[in-house]
Amino acid sequence: MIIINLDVMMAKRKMSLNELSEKVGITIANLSILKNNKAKAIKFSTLEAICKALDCRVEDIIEYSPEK
Amino acid sequence: MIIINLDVMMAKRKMSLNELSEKVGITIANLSILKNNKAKAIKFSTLEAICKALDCRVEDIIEYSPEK
DNA sequence: TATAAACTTATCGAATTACGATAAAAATTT
DNA sequence: AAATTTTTATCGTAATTCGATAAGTTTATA
Repeated sequence: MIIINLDVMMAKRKMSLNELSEKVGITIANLSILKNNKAKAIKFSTLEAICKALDCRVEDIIEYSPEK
Repeated sequence: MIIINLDVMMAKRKMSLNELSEKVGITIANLSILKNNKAKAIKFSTLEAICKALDCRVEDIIEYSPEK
């Protein structure tokens, strides 16, 4: 199972969904969907924008959990 | 820039594109596109299948390079 | 060197999905 | 209680994956 976890980095950067959505350039609604593992895919442009906004690596955000 | 790098893990597992495509469940052609950074997005189901087939983590395959 | 195998690139169409815009509901914070 | 933040939902459009297929290119091998 692929798990999206934005919470940790958002907390670390003290960034709200609103602020992140502005930096990333997608709506709060869609970012929320992604954040809550409701998305089924991601554009690399979006992934890049998130990594940039949160100043983090891909693995800080996306994890593969073999058990699930 | 988001960079896909399947080569290292494929070499480690001694796995050809043909074999990987069978395990992942997508055509060689489309896997080749992904492998050569021609894809613009990825389904989490595909990412999961690749991680499973190569027995590796997301970061072994996808990297965010801030410089580029 | 010739042949085979592996890989890349291209095209078409169908299905899926992201994503915007928007609104309303729910949860959280103040 | 009120304000703020987040979640959920719907609709429509644009973008993208992916299969199927074929042809070209590169690499390995006999």
